[in-house]
Amino acid sequence: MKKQSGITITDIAKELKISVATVSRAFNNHPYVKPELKKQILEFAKTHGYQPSSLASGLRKGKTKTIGVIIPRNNRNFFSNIISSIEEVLTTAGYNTLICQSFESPEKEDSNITTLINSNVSGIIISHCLGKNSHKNIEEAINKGIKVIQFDRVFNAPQTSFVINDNKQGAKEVVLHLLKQGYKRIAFFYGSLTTNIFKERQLGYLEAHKEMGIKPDTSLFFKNTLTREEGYNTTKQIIDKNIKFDAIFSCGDYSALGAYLYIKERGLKIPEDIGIAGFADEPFTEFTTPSITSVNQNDKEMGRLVAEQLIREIENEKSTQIQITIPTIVKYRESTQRL
Amino acid sequence: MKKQSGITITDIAKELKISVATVSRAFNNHPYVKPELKKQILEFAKTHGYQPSSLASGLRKGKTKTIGVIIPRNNRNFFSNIISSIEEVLTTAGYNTLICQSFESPEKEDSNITTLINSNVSGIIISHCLGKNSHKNIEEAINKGIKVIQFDRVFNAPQTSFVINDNKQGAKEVVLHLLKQGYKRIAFFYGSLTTNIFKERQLGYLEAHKEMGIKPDTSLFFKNTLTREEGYNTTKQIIDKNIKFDAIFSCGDYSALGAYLYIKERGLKIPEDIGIAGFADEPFTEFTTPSITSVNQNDKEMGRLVAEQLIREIENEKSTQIQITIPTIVKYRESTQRL
DNA sequence: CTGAAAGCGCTAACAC
DNA sequence: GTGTTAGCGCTTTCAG
Repeated sequence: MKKQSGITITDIAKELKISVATVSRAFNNHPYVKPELKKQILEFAKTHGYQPSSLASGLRKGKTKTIGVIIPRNNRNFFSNIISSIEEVLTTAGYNTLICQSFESPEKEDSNITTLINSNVSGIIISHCLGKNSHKNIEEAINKGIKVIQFDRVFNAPQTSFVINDNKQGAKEVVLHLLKQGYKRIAFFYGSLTTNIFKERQLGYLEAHKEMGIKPDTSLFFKNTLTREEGYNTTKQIIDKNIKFDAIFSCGDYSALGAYLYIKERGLKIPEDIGIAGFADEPFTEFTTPSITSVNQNDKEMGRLVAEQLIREIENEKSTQIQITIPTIVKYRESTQRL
Repeated sequence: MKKQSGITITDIAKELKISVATVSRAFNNHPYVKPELKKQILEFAKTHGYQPSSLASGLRKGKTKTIGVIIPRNNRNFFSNIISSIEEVLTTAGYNTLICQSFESPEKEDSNITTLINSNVSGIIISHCLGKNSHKNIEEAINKGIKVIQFDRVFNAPQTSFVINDNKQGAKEVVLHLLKQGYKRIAFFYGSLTTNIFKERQLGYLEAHKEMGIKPDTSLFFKNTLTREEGYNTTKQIIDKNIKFDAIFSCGDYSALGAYLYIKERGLKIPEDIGIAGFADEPFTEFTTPSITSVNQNDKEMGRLVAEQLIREIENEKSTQIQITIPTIVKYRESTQRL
């Protein structure tokens, strides 16, 4: 099985009776190439359909024009939006986008990183899976000269730039809103406090209570309640157990949806009996009845910023690491308006 | 800026006082390597963190373990699901996934293909943008030995395997259902008949009418009505113009949503006054009030099949090209139930 | 400004 | 079974 690899730099050199070095220089707009010669080379290349081999140049330079992106999963509105804008920015800047999903498995995430290192990517954009606690791999990547940037779910440990949402502020605003609507006992659905986003949202929850002079009841904190199913079941359990609560603030829209479904099924009224607020602003939250209050994370903007910053760090030796926090926007909807 | 490229095959050979060829053979489980030696090499590699350079082997073999995937955009439920399952299958099989979005621009799609060719991908998975009509690039890729497989939006021209939905059947079932519900004048919202999926869905529309002995009115066919905004505006226009119709079958859920929003805004009743059905089974269709009938495309399955078939063709010289049609599943919801 | 030449890390004849 | 060696296509000193 042969591969007609197409015309190469050597072919051009031979044809034009010049050296490969000159041809190479012409393509890399190296300063010292006589303009006419350069023009001639470029023209020849164009008419003959020359395509540079990124493998060869990558091997030679020890660096490629490709970036790896690692996310928990692509079929979540938040992440697919992010990937979409990351890819757009990277392509425009001449980079390829290698995509990897960890499926919330630390082992998969590790092997993804290894794969990316072997592929000689020049940068890695990552949002960690839940339960990740080692960053040996990330450090290895950094040591090999790969620029790493984190977003959304980040660690402080390996020193990298990152882009996150103002989770605390978003959560605080929502919970404040709930409290002002007269809800007094707000259940908090989250993933795990080892992950920054949940920790920060919890802080927002607590701050809102403090600001309103209301003592939060930590027995209303429910861990590992992020999926639709978990939201449904947890809501069922707390109602069945007769635990007193009058609202739910969930760190994810899918579990908020699960709660919504169970509450309706049970014949209770939203927002009158129970208020519901989620996080992520998944498209469906706008169309349920009642529509569900949620926190928009400015996905596209986040993707753009993270990609741009990474490129900056790759192309600019003296660029410094930065931490960007993007404001969240609370979408106030019917599920929390009972006044 | 140096790159500590890590330990290489040569280092191992030197250290173990054997030749690089043997080391290479050991890693590629070439038959003729003495088991003990092989074990020794693998062990050494492991403890010293050897990582093979995919660039080098790719350059040498003229082929890499990466696959390019081109889609219109990633932030559509259908495509993000597909990408998610494609990436899962490819990673498991040891391939990397390079993702490119055409954003419905033929030029971007072309340049994506070129990029993928330059990256020496061994395969391309593609769903074309609207309005694409040349396939010169695809043919070029095929000529260079790159396996190409199409899905969803496909061409017949360059002979490749493809995986599509049974669009005609899905559309036929929905329209049949509408007609049986007593709707008589069904508006048809679509993209362009040069794209297979719309053509096929139109055929389904027509067959359903034929089967019911009802003559379709082609003045109810509205082109380029796929976005939420277009769906909204088109619905407004046909109502304003007093065009008689009592149902809408849209090739996309977003335009169905636009129609839904306008109709509700106008104070008309769904499904009593106007029935609505969409295509794609976007998550929100389940939660609107009334919920919107739509056609599920079995996204994950499609992604899996397309990736598996591509791998088969890459790894198996004698594998033949095939066309797979996946059944669609109509999700009957409230927006079309008026009996 | 241009050319010659030395590899980047790996694979695959070809010898032994 | 194992070693030698010639590149894959490109970049980059080092000489002119």
